[in-house]
Formats: sequence, C-alpha cells, structure tokens
Amino acid sequence: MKQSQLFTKTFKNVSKDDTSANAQLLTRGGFIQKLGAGIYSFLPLGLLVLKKIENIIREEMNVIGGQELLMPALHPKEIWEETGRWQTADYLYKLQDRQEKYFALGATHEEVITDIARKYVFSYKDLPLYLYQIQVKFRDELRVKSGLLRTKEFLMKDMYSFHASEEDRKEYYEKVKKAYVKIFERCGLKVLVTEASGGIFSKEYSHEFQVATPAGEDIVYFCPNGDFSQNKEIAGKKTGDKCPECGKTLEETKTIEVGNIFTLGTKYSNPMKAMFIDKNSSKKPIIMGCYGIGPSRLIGAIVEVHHDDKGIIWPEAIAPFKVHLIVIEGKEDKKIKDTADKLYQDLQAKGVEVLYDEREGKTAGEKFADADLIGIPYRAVISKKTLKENKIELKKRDEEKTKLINEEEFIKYVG
RNA sequence: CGGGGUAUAGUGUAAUGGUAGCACGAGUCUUUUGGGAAGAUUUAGUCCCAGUUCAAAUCUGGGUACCCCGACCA
Repeated sequence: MKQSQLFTKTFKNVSKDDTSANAQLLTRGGFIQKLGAGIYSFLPLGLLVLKKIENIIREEMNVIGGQELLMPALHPKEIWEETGRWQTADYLYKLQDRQEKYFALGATHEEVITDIARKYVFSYKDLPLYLYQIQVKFRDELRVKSGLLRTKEFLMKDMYSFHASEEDRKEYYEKVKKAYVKIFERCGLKVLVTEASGGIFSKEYSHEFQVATPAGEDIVYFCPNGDFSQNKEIAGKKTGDKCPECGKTLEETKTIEVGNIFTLGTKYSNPMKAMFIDKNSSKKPIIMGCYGIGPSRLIGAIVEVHHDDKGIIWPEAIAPFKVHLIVIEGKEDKKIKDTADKLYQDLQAKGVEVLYDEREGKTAGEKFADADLIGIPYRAVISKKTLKENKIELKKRDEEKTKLINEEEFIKYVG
C-alpha cells in the first residue's frame, strides 16, 4: 500500500492522559483511536495486525479440531436466567428494547453455546465437539485501564468443548494448553502457563497464559526454569520459596493475562439440560470446558513487550506489513522515484506485503521517524546514495545496522 | 463501587472577575530531502446547564467526561 493513500497520519504527541505504552504508541502510529474510556476503534493499520492474530488463532484452533461459528452479541434475558447469571453477573450490560423486553450484551457465551449444543448433541457419538468464535464481548468494567489491556468492549476468541467423559475433557484441556502456547509464541510472546483460580466456573484451578511485563496488573510467582507458575490470588508459594518441581528459587513478576482455560464440567449443561445418551443408554449432562484469548488485549500486550523509545517493534508474523519501503527523493533526479516505484511493484508481484512511503514533501527524518513508530520489521530505503551503487538499503527494525544489497538478494531475504 | 485528581484549539500550556494568548501540530503555497528542515499564509478553544455580577475561563451550585489508586475482574 502507498502511504500517501493511508488515511491515518502519525502524531508526534497524543494526549498524555493515556499513560500506557500501548495506548500511546498505537494511537500515535494510527493503529487505534479512543472513542471513550475503554472503547477503541481499530483503524486500518490496527485491523491488519488484528487480522493476522486472528488467523494465527484460527489455524491453531482448527488444528485441534475446532469449528468456527459466530454467535450473537445480543442475548435475550431468558437464556441468562436459565443459569441464574442474569442476577449474579454484575458486569453484564443490560438493556431494554421498545417493547420493554430485556437483553444483555454478550459478556461471554456459555449460555448461548450450551443452547446450541443441546439442540445438536443427542448421543455420545456426537461428542466430543469443539466450537469457537472470534467476537466482540461487552463487560461493564468498573475501571478500564492501560489502553487495550482492559476495556469495556473487546474481542475474544472463545472456544467451548463438549465431552462424554471427564477423562476426555482433561485430555483436550492439555491439548488446548499446548495450542495456546504455540499461538502466543507465533505472536512473539513468551507466556507463563500459570495456575489460577477457577473463578465462578469451577472449584478446580484454571490456567492463565501470562506475559511478564511491568505493565501488567496480575502478580505471578514463577520458576525461572519454567517448571512452575502460580497466580498470587491462589498462591500457596511466594517469592523466595523453592520450586516444587526443580527446587530453584521462585521469582515474582507483574503480568498481563492474555489467555485463560477453564474446566466447566456440568455447571452449564445441568441447569440448561444439555444432555446426551451414553453407551449404556443412560442420559447424562455433557461435560464442558472453555478456553479464551483476547486478540485485542493481545495487541496491547505485544506492544508493551515489543517497543523502544522510538516506537513499536512488531514481531514479523503479526506486523501490518513486512517491508516499509521508503524513497528519499531529490527533485532533480527522477530516477530515484522510478527505481523505488519499480521495487514496490516487484515486491507486490512477489506477494511481499509492503507499505511504500512515497509521500512528497516529507523529509527523510520524518519518514524514518514514522517507520520507527509504525514498527514494520524490514525497512528498505531507495535514495541517491543507494542508487549510486544500484542497491537497496535494508535495516531491521530491531537492529541498528544497515546493509546494502541488490534487488534479487533483497527479495530472497524478505520473500 | 470507595478514595483522590483534572477539565481552555488536535497536543502542551497562559490569562488579579475586565481584549481568550503562546508554542507545537494540522491545512495551503514555495524552497527543501539520510533522522521530525525553512519561509509565507490559514485553521482551530474556555466540557454542559443554571446562578451571582455591569462584566465569568476565573466565583457558587448541579451535571457530564476523562485520569490515577483501591476493590472488582468469565
């Protein structure tokens, strides 16, 4: 894409109100725009990142048998009354239509998915079943926080699994755990797979996927060897204790929770009568699990971890573009622009995602500063300097050094 | 929800109860083009509603929005 066509511009400064790095950098770069407290638009650049993350999640969910669907965000009161949560879930946004009928904006979808399951699952032969969606959630948070890290409206990938036996559910739980670690790795994040409370769903522990960063709001005690990690909320251990697995001294860190997996058991299938007939012809409630990742929060977490004082440093797999091509023109030398134009076309022909900064009247310094802020992994420069040697200057966003290579090498490098 | 704080142009700020000003940004034109260049020119603001007063950005009351700490956080 040509940068002159991109309707967003970068800003040198944005309101100092939003102090978090992710809010500052994503706003300055033109990825997101705040509409109100905890309510953000994703602008074209931000949406490109979001789509990449969503696709990584889809791929990994599909690998473990997930089928994607899309549930409504508007939920009739009755479905939430079936589980009693119309009364107990105080984070629910509730509203009335003109006939004074009550609705909730979906904060989570156990009720809706269980309703679907009870209409399609009859026999143990219909199980197991793994359904997921990527959809907007609404939660009436008492306090929003830190840009995309805690919002009232956010995206969630929520998967729900349905099983005939507890053993099968447990086995799948471990599968999802592995898939989640892979997703976060692909997004450029190391996560601590952390024991946490089961919340209102379950007496059993759940697992949270925690990213260590000072910007986090959770506190986790973890073993540096990676054998153990526990949320402070349930901590049986503390900093300085020995790891129960390897004996190494535990450390403490602030973290951002980017994913969470839960045991549901029959908590929803029982009250909602989602039953199946087992091999012995007896009727039993379906055993369930649920698994969530917040792609929008994930973007916030990635920026918190991957940035420097100049801007964002996107991991390659989720960057909005792979190459940021910059032309530094001299008015008198049309050949520079022609060379850059041709490289842009060649890259596109090779399927390389490229943002081409061909804006006129912008100085080299401005273009470099914008490139650093936007954070595309590879920066390619065409200028008088490079033209002289008939080369392209290549620089990685996370490195200082530049190198001159020819087009063939370049395309091989980034292609 | 408890506590604290802030509301003046896109951002940052100034203005004893008496002319709303400055810088940056943004727009236009020209000259520039290897780390946010220069000149000219333009643009845009007192959160809302009442009250006090000859006069309100400023004082009073109410509301709203936003930020921070805590609690909460499937």
